[in-house]
Amino acid sequence: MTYSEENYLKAIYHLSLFQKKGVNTNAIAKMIDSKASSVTDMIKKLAEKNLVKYQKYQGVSLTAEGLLEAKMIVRKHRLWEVFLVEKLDFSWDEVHDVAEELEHINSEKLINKLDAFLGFPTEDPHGDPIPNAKGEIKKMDKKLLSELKLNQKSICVGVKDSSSNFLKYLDKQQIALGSTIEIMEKESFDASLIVLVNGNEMNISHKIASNLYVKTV
Amino acid sequence: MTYSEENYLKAIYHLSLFQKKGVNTNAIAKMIDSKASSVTDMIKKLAEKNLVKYQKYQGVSLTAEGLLEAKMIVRKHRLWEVFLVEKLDFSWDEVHDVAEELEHINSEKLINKLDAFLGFPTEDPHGDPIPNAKGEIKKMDKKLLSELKLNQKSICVGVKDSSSNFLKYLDKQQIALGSTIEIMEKESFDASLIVLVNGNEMNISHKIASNLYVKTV
DNA sequence: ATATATTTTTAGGCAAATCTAAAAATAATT
DNA sequence: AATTATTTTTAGATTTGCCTAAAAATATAT
Repeated sequence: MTYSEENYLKAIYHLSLFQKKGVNTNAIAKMIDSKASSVTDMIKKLAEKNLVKYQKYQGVSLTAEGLLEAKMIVRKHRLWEVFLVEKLDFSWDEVHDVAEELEHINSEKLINKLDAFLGFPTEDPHGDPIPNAKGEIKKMDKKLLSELKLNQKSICVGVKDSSSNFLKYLDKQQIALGSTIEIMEKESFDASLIVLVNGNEMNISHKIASNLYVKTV
Repeated sequence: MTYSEENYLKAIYHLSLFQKKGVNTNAIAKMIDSKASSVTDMIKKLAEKNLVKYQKYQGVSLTAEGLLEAKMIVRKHRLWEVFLVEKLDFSWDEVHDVAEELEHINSEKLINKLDAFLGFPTEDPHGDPIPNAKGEIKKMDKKLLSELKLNQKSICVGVKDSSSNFLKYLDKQQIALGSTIEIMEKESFDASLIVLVNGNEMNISHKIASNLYVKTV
């Protein structure tokens, strides 16, 4: 598989997690940062290789084979992210671009040895699950902080938006994976929250709250 | 720089270590496993980017800029090899192909952090020198085992041929980097040697002896 | 239900990296 | 020095992945 094919599979995979129907050509184009016509071309190629199911004008979905391939790319991406953070002291906002390259390195032996070296982690530095060697994903029940009720106590377990910008904001506010978050007040006007983060009171906008995953305790 | 451009620079670099004149088009083609006409095309591209100096029919040589780029690729290749062997338990005959992919990952931060993580090694698992971040290479005085005189004592410090085949042969004979090698006899008929490797007597063909680097003690 | 807007596909092209086959330059031989 | 052999370059194609612009299909709105 080429670099480009892998990126398409990954994009389709990520999009299909939200959209239960076929994934739109345009959505893929936006994610890959290319044009709809290019997407159509590539989709045909992937369909011929039996990696996606494709009906003209009806969007695409991954075949079992395509799904496994996509998961393996995600697996590699997230394992490399763990490596960068745990072993090479990268911060969680610096790992994405490098992992985008590393995910295409093609060696089962490498990735399984790396997995073992890291102690078979189940989550990446942003709290996203890491598929195991069989493609199985341990699904965890997390919800958005914005969905919590008043006075609910929770622990931060992930981020929905993992852009460098957002992650740096969290660093500044000293919100990290594992932080305890308790909702003290909800402002109905703008849906902002007053919360205790590790015991410290702070104000959190709705936009922030709807990009933070927590598990209730 | 593209993947392909990097591979050409690396090939020219390796060939120029032996050939002091311009590097031949055909030699590059053989190393890259492509055709002379393809090489000519690429050389023109590299010359326009000021990475090589090129005169029609006279071969190519690296510019200062091209040389540094080439060394950085070699640096990455060899650091990854160290990582694979030291951290992921690869054997020295398994690392080459994976390192060929990893060497193209493009992040200065990554490679310098990796370097530090590995303890700033100066040699790869085959005894080849690792350029530092500035491109400097610690040159060591090693010679081929085949060049040694009778009764000379030495330590194995590297291999000239690092093909999997040869490395596996060395494993089988229990010859490794660091092994002591003393020449007991030289057979003039076929230039084979009788040597003591870590005290054990064995017979070594000329072909083997001329692919093993040693330093005398 | 028809008209309008949006999405998707097709058609035709372009750039990168490769190839084959032929031509040109250089090297080797008699 | 002239001929032959080898190496290198050019010319013209091919493949992959992408593009723009136009056409076709689907979705939305009046």
